[in-house]
Amino acid sequence: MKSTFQTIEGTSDLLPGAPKALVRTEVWHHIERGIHEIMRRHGFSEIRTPILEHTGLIARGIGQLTDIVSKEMYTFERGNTNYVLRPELTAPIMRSYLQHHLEQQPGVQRLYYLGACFRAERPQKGRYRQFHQFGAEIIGTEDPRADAEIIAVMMEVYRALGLLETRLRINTLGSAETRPQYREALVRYLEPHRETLTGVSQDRLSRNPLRILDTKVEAERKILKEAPRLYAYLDEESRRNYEALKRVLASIAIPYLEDPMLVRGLDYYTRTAFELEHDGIGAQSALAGGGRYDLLAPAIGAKKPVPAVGFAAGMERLILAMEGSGLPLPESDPFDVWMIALGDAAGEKAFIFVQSLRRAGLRAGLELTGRSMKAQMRLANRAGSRWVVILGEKELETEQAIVKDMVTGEQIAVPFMGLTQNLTEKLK
RNA sequence: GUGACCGUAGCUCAGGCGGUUAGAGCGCCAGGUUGUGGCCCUGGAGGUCGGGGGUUCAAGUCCCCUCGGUCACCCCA
Repeated sequence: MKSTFQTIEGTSDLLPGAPKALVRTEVWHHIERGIHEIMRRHGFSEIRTPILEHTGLIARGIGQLTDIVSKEMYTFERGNTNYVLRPELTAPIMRSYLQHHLEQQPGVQRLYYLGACFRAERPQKGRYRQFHQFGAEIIGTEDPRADAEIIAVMMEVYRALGLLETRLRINTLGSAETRPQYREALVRYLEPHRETLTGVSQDRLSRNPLRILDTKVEAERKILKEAPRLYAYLDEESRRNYEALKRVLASIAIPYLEDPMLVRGLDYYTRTAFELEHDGIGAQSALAGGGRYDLLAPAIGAKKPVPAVGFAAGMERLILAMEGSGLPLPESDPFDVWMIALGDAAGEKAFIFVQSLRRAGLRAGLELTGRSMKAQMRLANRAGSRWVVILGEKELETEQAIVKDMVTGEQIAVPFMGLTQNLTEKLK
């Protein structure tokens, strides 16, 4: 170890040309481009919110009892304010929606985002302390088509990037009115089994019993087989909504699996909940998740519920999944032209040409350390440049540069005057 | 927060039960071609063997501590 400082545990530098796809800048550009394109096509507009938020927004929005709030937040105090590095973006976006009265804008709001989030967990494959999410929200309608639309954009992003082996699981959590009834029934059923449950589940039994449903412990799953189903407690509207969602998904050919045990970790979800899964991201299986969260707005201070539905997806997990599926990922950003100069006078002239090429829109490069021609050629080759322009004393005299095709090896003399145009045309 | 495993050149890794100048491949630099890349050949630079302590005549190798990483649990993106 030479440097005294290095990246903080669970964070990483992205480097151009890095051997690992997960931290290669070019790969990030690739998926970011895909996300922007699909979102744009679906009529979503990008929203950017600060990385720093009031701790209270997250605590009240996501829920005190969630793992995120109870043990995974990076918070700090300064003056009288308690700050948090955002652990997710849905609450901040709802905050922004309310703060800027976006309900006054025409129609429903379709917003998408892309950005860094922070959670103070022990890092492992597919889970990091600084990680990146992208996602989308439709705010302002209860229509189940909005739920379907959210699922559709989400699926489209993965499809556009070539990731096809995914599983969509959906469920409904019922309304704010009926959920307590089910919750009670579930507790009543589980209470006699209390001794068989794990410590965590026992704790949840009193605090957040629905979460027990998605347990992985075999003994608990067995008990749950006979447990009352949420579906039996649904109110008429939730049931209708759920049926409509399934109908719409089918109508646009999005396959899904119904999973009555699917419960999401954040408190703000009502009705629709869904998760997109993929194998081979280490022990993690969730690529993305989301659902309807009409109660988030009142939880963070709005006078009444604001109907909203959205998804959040992990960018690291997306890359890991793409890599695992053997999808081609960009390795480097090749140059169009590489300029080679021999001698000081040629060096200065070359610099002028390079700038001219760049202004004309080409990706043009040159070495600044005055190395041998062989060395410069090697660099041109490494840069993946299709064309090389050679400028030496002879060329300065004749005012003609040598243009070399790195694929065929052919080279021709081109007058200085027409150099930029010549190369621009070649690269069309 | 808990557990397991791993730290030897820029990267990936060799270094039988401790023994003398710590190696390879790739990468980097230079030369072979006095102005021409990719292939090939030759040479070179680059290592407090993560750090500290201990055992020993002798430690990269054994023991302890510590730091860092990876993976897993919990949970989630």
